[in-house]
Amino acid sequence: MTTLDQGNVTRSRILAAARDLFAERGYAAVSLADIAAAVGLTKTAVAYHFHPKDRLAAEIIAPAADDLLALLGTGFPGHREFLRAFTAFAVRHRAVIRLLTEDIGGADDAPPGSPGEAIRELGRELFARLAGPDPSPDTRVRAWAALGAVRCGVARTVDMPAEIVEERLTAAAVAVFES
Amino acid sequence: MTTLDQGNVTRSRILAAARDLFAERGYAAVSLADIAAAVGLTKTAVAYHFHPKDRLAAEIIAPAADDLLALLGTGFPGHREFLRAFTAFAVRHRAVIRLLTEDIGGADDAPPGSPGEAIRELGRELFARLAGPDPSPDTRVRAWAALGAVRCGVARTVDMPAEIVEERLTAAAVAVFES
DNA sequence: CCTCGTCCTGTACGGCCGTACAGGACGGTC
DNA sequence: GACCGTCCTGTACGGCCGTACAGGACGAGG
Repeated sequence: MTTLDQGNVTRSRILAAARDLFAERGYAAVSLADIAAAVGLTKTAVAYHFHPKDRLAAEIIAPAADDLLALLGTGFPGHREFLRAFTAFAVRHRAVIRLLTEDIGGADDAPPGSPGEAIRELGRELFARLAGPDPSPDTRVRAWAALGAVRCGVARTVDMPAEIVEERLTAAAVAVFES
Repeated sequence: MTTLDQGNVTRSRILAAARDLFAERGYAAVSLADIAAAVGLTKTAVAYHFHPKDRLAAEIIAPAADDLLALLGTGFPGHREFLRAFTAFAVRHRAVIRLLTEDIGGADDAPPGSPGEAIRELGRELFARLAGPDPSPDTRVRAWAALGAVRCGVARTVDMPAEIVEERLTAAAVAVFES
C-alpha cells in the first residue's frame, strides 16, 4: 500500500499547488507545466493524475461548490442571516474563491452543461436570493455591491485570521445592503 | 484624407470591440482572431493597427489610467470624499474596470516596468490612500471591502444609468468603510 | 523469480496563439 | 497615366498549450 499512498500524497500536493497558483494568477494563466514545476514533476505526471485539465479545477472547487449548493438550499428568514452565512462560506473557502467566482463562473464561452455553466447559474441564484424576485435598480446595485465587498475582502486578506475577517466582512456586507 | 479617415474608423471600431470582449471574457481569454471576427476583419488586420497585442490593452486603458493617476494626485480631506471620487471614476470607466483591475493589475507574471506592474502599483496606492499608513487588520478588511463593493457593483450594472449607480455605490462604499 | 499494477518520464503530435512578411486593392497627388 | 502611402489579405513561422502513447523504475503479491 506504500505505493498507493505515495500516489495520493503527490496527488494532494498537486491539488494544493494548483489551488494556490489558480488563486493568484487565475485559471487560464496557469499551465500544467507551471503546476508541475511547483511540485517538482513533469507536466505529464500532472496530466496522469488529472486527465483533463478541467478535472483539476473541478476537484479543487468541488467542496466549495457543494457548500454553496447547501447554502442555497437552506431557507433564510432575512438578508442579514443570509449575508452572514454567505460570508462564512466565502471565508471558509477563500483559497478557491477567485477560481469559483471569476475564472469558472466568469467564463463566457462555457458550453451548456459544463461546470462553468453550473457555477454561473449558482452565482445568479446567489444574487437572486439576496436581491429577491424582480429587484429594483437600487436593490440590484446594493446586492452586487454587498456580494462584491465580501468577495474582494476575502480575496485580499488571505493572510489574516479567518475569525476577524469573517466578523468584519459580515458587518460590511450588511452595511452595504442596508445603506 | 478619406483613406486616412477610414483607417481611424476601423481603428476605433477595433478598440470598441476589444474593450467589450475584454470586459466580458477577460484579457487572456480573448484572441486577436476573436476581436477580428467581431469587427469583420482578419486577425492580421488587427495586428496591423496594434502591433503588439499589449498596445491594444494599453490604449484601451490609457484614459482610465490617467484619470486614476489624477485621482491619486489630488488631496482629499477625508475618506468620504475619496470614496466619492473613486466611485465616480469607476462608474465613468466602467467598461474597462475589469481589464484595469483584474486582467492587467492582477497578473502576477507582469515583468518589472510593464504596464501591468504600473497598474498594480496604482491599485496598491489606491488601497493605501483609503486605509492610511500602517492600517490595522480591521481597517484593511474594511478598505478592501469598500473598494471591492464599488468594483463589483460597477461591473455588474453596466446596463443601468450611470447616475443612480454612482449615487448608490458611493453610499454603499461609505457604509462599508464606516461599518 | 516472475508478474503485475502504480507512478512517473520522454517523446511526439495537433491546435491555437501572436507575429512577420510579401503582395494586392484603392484613393490621393503630381 | 505613373507614383505613392494607407489599409487589408494570405500565407507561413516559432512557441506554448493540453494530450496521447510507449516505456522504465519499483514495491507488492503469487
